[in-house]
This record gives sequence, structure tokens and C-alpha cells, in this order.
Amino acid sequence: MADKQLSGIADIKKLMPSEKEIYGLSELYKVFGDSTRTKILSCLGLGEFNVGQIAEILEMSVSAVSHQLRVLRSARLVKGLKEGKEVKYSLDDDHVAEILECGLSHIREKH
Amino acid sequence: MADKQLSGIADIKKLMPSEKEIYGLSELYKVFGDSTRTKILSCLGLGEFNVGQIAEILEMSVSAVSHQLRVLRSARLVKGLKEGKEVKYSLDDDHVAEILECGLSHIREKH
DNA sequence: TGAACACTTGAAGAAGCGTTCAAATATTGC
DNA sequence: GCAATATTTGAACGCTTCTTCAAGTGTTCA
Repeated sequence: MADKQLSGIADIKKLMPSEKEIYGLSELYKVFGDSTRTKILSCLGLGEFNVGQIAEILEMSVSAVSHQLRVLRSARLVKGLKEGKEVKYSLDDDHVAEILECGLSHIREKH
Repeated sequence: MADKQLSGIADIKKLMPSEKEIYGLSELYKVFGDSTRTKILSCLGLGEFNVGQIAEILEMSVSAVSHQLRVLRSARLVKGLKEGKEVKYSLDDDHVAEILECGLSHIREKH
């Protein structure tokens, strides 16, 4: 009984998302938390492109872009389809653009 | 005229969010991209707490929590109100919980 | 087969990040 | 003023991350 009024901290712990969910969430946002990757995602929100085209649009080296595409692929945010010697990249699903929008509307309101 | 069919890459560049917006967006997500900070935000989504309480809920040192609260404060994701010798922290606005929800629903669908 | 092109990969260096520890500041009550 | 409590701050350390450069794989076409 004495516990009841003492804090409610035990209750709060139970209401929090699980350790696993928190981890997954922060890992997801970590991927968005780099401007090169955000640029790539914004770019792919406008169409499908191969690595060289993305590099040209972003004015970065092909290698740097490819490294980041690997990160985005393993986070399943983009997918790459091989077409001959090229690889056409596109957003993996609609959720990705949605998350971008969600953040954009926040910063547009705040600043 | 020759330009027109050449690529459309110049057009894509114009359609992309500005450098400034991209930067702001990735900076915002960078803040979410750490599990300690995500925990603090989830916690404050459930109520208002002082630093010691947050540290207890997260089972972390007060110092570590305070350092991360500074990051969250300067990103204007949380606000702290001084009450005597305590500081009560809360989410800065509804957008924050919204962004958390947005990411959570993504990972819950994907995994 | 071999040259050309598109892309990926590995190693390396610089830069950035998060926690810890110890010290500093601020507020309250004796 | 002094001790006690709550929080912040700075320096230091180890760890991760992003880009670059060079080398590698894979595909097309002659």
C-alpha cells in the first residue's frame, strides 16, 4: 500500500514502448538523420534513378552515394532493381515519403 | 532545345527541398536517432517528470539524462520549467508525439 | 577475349557522439 | 552561513560514422 502513492514510476515503465521498439525506432530515425541520405530519399520521392544519376543530382561521388544506398537498403527504405548494368533505385514503400513529410511539416511550423 | 531531352536532372534539382530544409530535417531526425533520447521522449509522452525521475525510469545516471535533455531542449523537442530546485520536463508540442507515432507505426508494419 | 561502363566494397583517416566522472551552480531549510 | 538536494556543465575516453581512394565484381558489346 505504501508503494501506491510513492511514485507510479513502476507504472510508467510498464507503459513505455518496449526496449526493442525503442531501439528499432531510434535505428530508423538514425538512418534519416544524415543529410546525404535525406537527400537521396527526397530525390527518390520524385522518381526512380540509378546510382550515377543520384550522384549527379546530389553533386557527390558515386562511391559515397553507393555507400549510403547500402545503408538505406538494409533499413529497407529503398530498393534497387538491376536493369542490365544499371541499378534503378526507388523508395521501398509509401511510408518513407510519409515520414519525410511528417518531419518537414514540423520544421516548417517551428522555424 | 537539346537540353530538354537530355536528362531532366536540372529539373529534379529544382524540385528537391532546399539545402536548408534538408539540413533541418536531418538534424531533427538525428535527435530522434538515439535510443536514450527516444526513451526520454516516450517517457515525457506519458507525463511530466523531473530529471531524477526520468533517470530512475530509464535506469540511467542523472548526468547522462541531463546531457541528453540539453540536446532535446536545444532542438525544442522538450521544455523544462523550473519549480523550486526541481525542473519539470514536458514535450514541447504535440508534433513530437506525432513524429514518434509516425515512426512506430512504420516499424510495427515492417517487422 | 577484352575494353568500357555501372556499381560495390574495403581500408583508412578525420570528425562527431554518448557516457562517465568530478566539479560547479542554484535553491531550500535549519 | 552551511549542509542537503537537484541539476548542469566540462573534460576525457572509447566508439561509431561518413567520405575518399583504390581495387573489385558484374554486364554489355564489339
